[in-house]
Amino acid sequence: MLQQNLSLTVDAVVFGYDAKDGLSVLLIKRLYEPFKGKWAIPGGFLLAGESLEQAVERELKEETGIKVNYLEQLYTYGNPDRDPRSHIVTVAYYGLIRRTKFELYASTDAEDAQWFNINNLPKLAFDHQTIFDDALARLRGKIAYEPIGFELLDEQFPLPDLHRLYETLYGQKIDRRNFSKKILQLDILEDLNKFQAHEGRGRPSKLYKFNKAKYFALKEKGMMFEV
Amino acid sequence: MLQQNLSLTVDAVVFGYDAKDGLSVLLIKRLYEPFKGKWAIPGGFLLAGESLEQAVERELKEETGIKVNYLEQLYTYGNPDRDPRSHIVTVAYYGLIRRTKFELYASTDAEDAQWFNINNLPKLAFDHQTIFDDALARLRGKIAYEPIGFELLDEQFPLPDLHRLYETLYGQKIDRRNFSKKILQLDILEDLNKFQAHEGRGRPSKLYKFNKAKYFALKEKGMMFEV
DNA sequence: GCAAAAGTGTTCCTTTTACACCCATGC
DNA sequence: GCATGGGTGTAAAAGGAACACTTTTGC
Repeated sequence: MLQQNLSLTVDAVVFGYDAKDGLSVLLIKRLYEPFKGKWAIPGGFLLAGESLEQAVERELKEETGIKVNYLEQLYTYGNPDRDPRSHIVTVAYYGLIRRTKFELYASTDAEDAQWFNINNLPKLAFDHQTIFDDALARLRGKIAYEPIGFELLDEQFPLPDLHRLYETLYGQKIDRRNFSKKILQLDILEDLNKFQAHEGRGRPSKLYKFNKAKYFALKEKGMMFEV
Repeated sequence: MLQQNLSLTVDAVVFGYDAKDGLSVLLIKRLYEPFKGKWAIPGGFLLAGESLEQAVERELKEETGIKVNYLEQLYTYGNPDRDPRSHIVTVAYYGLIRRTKFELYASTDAEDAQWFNINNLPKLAFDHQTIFDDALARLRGKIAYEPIGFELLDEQFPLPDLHRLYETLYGQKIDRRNFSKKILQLDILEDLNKFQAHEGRGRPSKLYKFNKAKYFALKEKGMMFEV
């Protein structure tokens, strides 16, 4: 085995969504060199005997205290000079989380952990800007044919929230009425017959819940989710 | 850095297509333990200072003598017990090649190298069956919205060949007339005003060539390739 | 009552699907 | 001439886009 000085890390681009803040990413301020004091995507070295997903979840816990509710492998970056220390290959993941559910805390391995709106990121360490760009592109593409958007919203959510999420992700207006027609006719949302507590003017919106079982049943039958 | 005993390999699922043999995969017979004498996907250890793609291309050259004309990263498999030797993480790729273009030869690192029809694979070493399944699923999905199918055909090809390729990949009949309409109206094929040398009965088919420049121009304008 | 936000329905147009006919070759 | 495979067109059906009206709330 001729390989030398090779290390393997995992990194995770974690997206969070919030009705007022829009789509955000979780970043940490690095506590150690290289790029000490710079913002970066959370991540760290894979331990022996640990699966990649375990490593991601462990690092997220250690560095930010959160637990994502969706996690998917994104891409593996292996350019020999992407890390100034040595040849370090990283397996990048992206995750989704309900922002309302967790409080951030910066812990042992990071000076600080914070949400940043995706349109207002600081300069990132390593090749993390590339990783972020890839993650966002993947999320945009994936949300059109897999119902992962729900993972960013509260368990009970009004349709307009989902609508706003899609408009944010696509960066363009989507007709409100066509959107709800399309979503509702998929028959994967459960009408909770409840209304959202008023938070402004206008008619209160109905609350829905994503019905996972129904979705998988339809998927088995070959029905496609498509927004 | 607490990691220990971690190694990194690359593997490649190489697809080849042939009008009579259908869709095939390139496998090698392993020369060394573990799984000595068993069939496996070509691959091997990443060398220090080498990019992942370089490693894949080097291994393919060494083990089978071929050079793919399309290569894309598939997924990284990191389950700690996927290799009996130790914790070995592998970055898998899939590649496409024009079978008519290369002659296989088994070289230093493999006892034998051979094409296998995708419906008739031998039992594979390691978790290579999973990797193959994932690669096939990815190819099926990708061919619908990226014109990578051309990479499997001769540079000059008749439409019926492309049609057969899509039918093979989707595993179902596609209306011949609707298919050519859809492809031709994308305006990415160049009509060569030549006809295929006869190879049976029936009217000879026109030869076309994929026009990469035209495709990228359309893509820039936001036009989507969709079959 | 008015503005703002949400729910529902209808029409038009584009795209997809299904299907029929003609053409060029080998035997 | 007939069977085989390839090229082209057209009509019906489905899906998506555009758009209007009504309902419920806060002020």
